[in-house]
Amino acid sequence: MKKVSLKDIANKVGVSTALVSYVLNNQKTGRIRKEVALKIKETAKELNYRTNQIARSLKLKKTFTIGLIVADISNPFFSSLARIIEDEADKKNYTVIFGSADENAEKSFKLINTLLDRQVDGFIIAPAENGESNVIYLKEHDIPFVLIDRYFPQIETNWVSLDNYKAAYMATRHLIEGGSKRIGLVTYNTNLFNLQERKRGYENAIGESKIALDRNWCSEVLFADDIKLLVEKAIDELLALPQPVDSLLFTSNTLAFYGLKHIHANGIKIPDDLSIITFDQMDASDLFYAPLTYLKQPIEEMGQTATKILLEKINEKKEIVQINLQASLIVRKSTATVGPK
Amino acid sequence: MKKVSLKDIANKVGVSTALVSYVLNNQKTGRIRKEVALKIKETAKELNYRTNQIARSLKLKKTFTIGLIVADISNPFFSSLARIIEDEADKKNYTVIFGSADENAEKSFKLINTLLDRQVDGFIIAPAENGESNVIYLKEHDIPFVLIDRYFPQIETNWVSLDNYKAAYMATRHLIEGGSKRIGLVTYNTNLFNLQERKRGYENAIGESKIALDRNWCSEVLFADDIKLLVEKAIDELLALPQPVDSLLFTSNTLAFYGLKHIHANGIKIPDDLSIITFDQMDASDLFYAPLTYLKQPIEEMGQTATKILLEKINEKKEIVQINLQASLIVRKSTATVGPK
DNA sequence: TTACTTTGTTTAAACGATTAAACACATACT
DNA sequence: AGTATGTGTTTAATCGTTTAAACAAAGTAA
Repeated sequence: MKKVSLKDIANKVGVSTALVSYVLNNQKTGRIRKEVALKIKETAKELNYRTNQIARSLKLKKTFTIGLIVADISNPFFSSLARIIEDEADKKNYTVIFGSADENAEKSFKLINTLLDRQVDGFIIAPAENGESNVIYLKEHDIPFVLIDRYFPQIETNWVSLDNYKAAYMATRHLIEGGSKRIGLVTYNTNLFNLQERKRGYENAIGESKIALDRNWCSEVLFADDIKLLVEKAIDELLALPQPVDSLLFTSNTLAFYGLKHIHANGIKIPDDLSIITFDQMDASDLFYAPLTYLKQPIEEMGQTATKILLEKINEKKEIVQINLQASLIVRKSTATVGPK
Repeated sequence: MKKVSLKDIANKVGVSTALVSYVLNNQKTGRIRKEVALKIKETAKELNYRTNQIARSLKLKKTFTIGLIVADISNPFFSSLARIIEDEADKKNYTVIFGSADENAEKSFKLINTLLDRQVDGFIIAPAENGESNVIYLKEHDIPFVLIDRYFPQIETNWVSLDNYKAAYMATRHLIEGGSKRIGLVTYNTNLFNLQERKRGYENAIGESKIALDRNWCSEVLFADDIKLLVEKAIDELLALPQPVDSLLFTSNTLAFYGLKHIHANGIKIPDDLSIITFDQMDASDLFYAPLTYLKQPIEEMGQTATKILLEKINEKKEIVQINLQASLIVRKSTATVGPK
């Protein structure tokens, strides 16, 4: 079945393609004879005409397409984000092309170029560690984009992220107020700013309290393939301290996942032996015997805001927009709520 | 920074755009003077030329883009699939555009049309319930596509799915061999063929055994918003039978998720009080106190195969391909392995 | 010398849409 | 009558590639 073009309609009705285009795009409405317009619309429907967006894009130099680059589309956090972004884009008649960058700045750069070849109008990107050059490249080439979830504080650009400092601060305060005396942190050894901020929030909350921060409480594991083992080792060490920690803050759901598994395997009771707070909800945590207290990210708002901002950028708005959304602390059963231990 | 076109290179080198095109596409290699070719390549690099795929697509009537339509990109099963498909497509220089159809055949149809406007070369689709018309539409219009995960047995078309019958049969046999006498099934009330097959596998495995199938053991919950409550009700009923079930087979990870939560909340011991098998691994299940026995789908193979088949279709191969992959039963701790109860 | 090949390059149409500008009439105004 | 204004439609260029066909110059063969 051959594809129907403007020309086919024009021929059938006996007018020029220009007129057909005007009618179907509702332009020059005042000038066009009503009967002709009607006839054109009818014929378009009859022939099941659908505009060729490729041709349209070429002429308009705009594809109504946005590129989404995340670390890993199969990570629930990013796939939820993808879903929300797709929904929001669809509402504005934009389409989403995506790629997974594997937390790898080089792969991310390759993807950016692939999508640029396809003339995407702009990007939403969750940059990888050391992805500064990617961001600078986009900036230099004046390509509209918004960073999401992560950003580089030294680069002036648009982003929508979480107030990670405050989130971690809030969580740590909650532990302190619940009576914790020795609070462990399990985080990644990375220079990703959002994780640095989480660490800073944790440290400052302790610093402002009566507790003296012990450097041994902060355990940083490498981004690596054997992450499971590294997390287990980290937890073993935290619990083998002369004065073992009595609570733990995990800065990511993956870390928490392996951590909890290990904690559980060792018969440690939550929150009696150990209080727990995690970043991001894990589906798992509901299944776990003690529903976890966690920091909830406003994923929906994040995705929608980023999409909205990007579309504004694409439409020539120039000011830089930087938005830190607030996490909410959802208190459940993994943190003691009263008294010292 | 303006975009560089073939013409810019042609002007700079002092040749025609045709020659530039031939050189950059490695065509007519025998005919072109080596120095000129080199000069063109150098200039292209120097100007940081990147081909405009939109223009190329228009001319070639091929976009090297595939449309992926799944029920919900934020469901881990589908996002893993998306990830694998994107990887595989990228290897072949294809790009993936996606949409989430919300298990809704109408939304799916709308998405198909949006992506067709964008001239995708073909589709990979996990069709929604009652999505037959979508499939027929694609067939009638000779648009290359492959169904994934689900298909409609009465429609002759390409698909890559799971041998759901055998998977459920295998799981049920395992329960029987482990000594289960009253095996419950928690599934959706749907006419989706893959779930029908799972039910059939369950029924036949029991039919072939010494156990007399009790219709009350099969609990079908509606696809609905309050699925959590429906699952809880279903489980309560199965356990409140005069002769309560001693094992449960869940036909989806979502059902299992809510089911297990409820089972756990009620202090039921697995596998002592109840044996459990689920379809699809849940991250959660590792966290759960008894690692679950489950049916593992070969997601990677499924995604790669579907992509490969689609690309063959796009390249004019006409035979219909239908592939049922085999699940593997991963036996862990949620099923008793010996003796009657 | 004439005719044919080979080599290297350009010309020009095409893909399917958009849109400024031109055109042809009809009507209105002085 | 002559000019301006309005109405309805077409013309033709353009977006950035690709590619068959044409072309020009040089080499080869008779």
